[in-house]
Amino acid sequence: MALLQTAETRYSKPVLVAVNKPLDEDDSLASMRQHALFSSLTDDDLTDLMHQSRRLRLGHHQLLYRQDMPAHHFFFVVSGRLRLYRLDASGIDRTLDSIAPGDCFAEVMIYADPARYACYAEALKSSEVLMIPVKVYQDLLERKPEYTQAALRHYARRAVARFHDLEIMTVQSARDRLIRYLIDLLPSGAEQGGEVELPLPKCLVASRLAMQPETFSRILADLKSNGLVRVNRSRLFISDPARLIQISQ
Amino acid sequence: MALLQTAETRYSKPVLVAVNKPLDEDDSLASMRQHALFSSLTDDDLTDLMHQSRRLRLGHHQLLYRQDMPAHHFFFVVSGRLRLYRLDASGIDRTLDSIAPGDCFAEVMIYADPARYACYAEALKSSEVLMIPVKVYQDLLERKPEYTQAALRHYARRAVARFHDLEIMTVQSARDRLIRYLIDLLPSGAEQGGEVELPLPKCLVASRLAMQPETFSRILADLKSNGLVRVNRSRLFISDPARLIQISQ
DNA sequence: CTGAGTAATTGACTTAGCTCAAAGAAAGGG
DNA sequence: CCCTTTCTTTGAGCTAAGTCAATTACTCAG
Repeated sequence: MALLQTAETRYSKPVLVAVNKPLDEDDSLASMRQHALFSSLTDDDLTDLMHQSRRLRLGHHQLLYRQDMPAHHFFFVVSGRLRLYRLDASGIDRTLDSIAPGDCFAEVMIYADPARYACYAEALKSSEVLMIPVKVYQDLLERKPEYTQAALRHYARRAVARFHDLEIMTVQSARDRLIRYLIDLLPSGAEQGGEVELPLPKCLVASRLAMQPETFSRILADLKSNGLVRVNRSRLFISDPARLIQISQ
Repeated sequence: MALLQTAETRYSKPVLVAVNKPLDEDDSLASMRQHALFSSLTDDDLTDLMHQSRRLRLGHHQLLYRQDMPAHHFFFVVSGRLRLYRLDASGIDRTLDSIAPGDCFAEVMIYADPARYACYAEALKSSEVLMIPVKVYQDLLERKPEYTQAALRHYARRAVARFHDLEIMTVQSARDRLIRYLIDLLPSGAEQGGEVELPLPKCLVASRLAMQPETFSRILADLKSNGLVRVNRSRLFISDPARLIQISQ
């Protein structure tokens, strides 16, 4: 709880807890409890899993793993923010996902064969992750098969989310991709308008949406001038989502 | 076996078995055995699952389900070919996946909540699918928890595949997306060149890759004139994959 | 085999979005 | 708090890819 608040408010207003107070285990435990993969675990199993994992502090832009590296761990984000990206021969960097506190990533490696990371992972700001050995989690599932149900539900949800991401990317115009991306960020139930926080710096959102930062900037400026969004740093206020959807056809 | 051959050769040369010979259960069983979701099932469980499912014949361009319809079944393709697509407000049709005999689709619905199909599904040619009630499979997993391991592996693999699809779509140029798509179709181990069959008509591959059919045609013509691919209907021969990758940067 | 309907190609033109360049604004480290 | 670095925005020009239109080639049903 307190944990999430420190992370979330890092860029808005001073936090109530002491700065850099080491986040204790109880915080992480509570945060892991919320995650579908761990919510059904007994306290003992969860504590045990945590004790067999390593806690890692990452600095701004610090690399966590490289594409194609053998994958012996998956990760849970305690605080901060990370991004997943790929690099191709020409060194072009394409952002594929951003990870917030409370999320797991590379958890697909539990079942991958061969177990190699499919992309790079780096911290976008100073972050803390829990590094869970794949083997430990596998053993846990073997010992307690009842936990697999939760894992199945998690993987199914992830597959649906990726399918949806793919759907956005089959939209041809850069403008329409951006609009759909924004609509997806809106919390459900905000049909009458709402605020959205970009999970990545604008230039990386652009990369995620297969467009140039300049194009992103111009499209946003255009939406702004048409009164469709109000922009404040990385916070966007969308007053009329329905109109935005309509414009994107 | 014979089953797959009839489907595969439908458009190439006359088949050896009698035309439209009703494909018997044993064929479907053998074909399902190959699939990760069913390979670990006992004969009895698999037969039972099949008996509780309905076999459906679909004609050319026949719709199987609509986006947002309540999902009570998932599907196994016995013969033919299907595609998954979405339709937006303006009626633009965006192809997201093609499904071959031996594949499952909408199987994510087993864990979805709410269980609604995320896209349309239609037959690309006359096809046969097995319609498996979600409830029946859920009950099976509940009765035999040991089957969940296979399901987990399947979902993890699917998530990786979707991640990879997404990766292709973050490539900006239409030419490079097409090249990567072709490389992915190449059977692994064909680094020295090989033949690829487009799983969809060219205009739908174009839609899948977020480009116009005209653009697809021009890019392919260009690759052809540079001696990078030889084109024969929907069969492409790629002589030097390494050079193709290099060109795509 | 024939004809209708769909898919694929090609050309001419237009435009969205990329590139390069340069200035201005934020963010993070010391 | 200041300084450096990284983001972001804006402009100008260019190119890839979209649109429209017309032709040709396939596919399938009768």
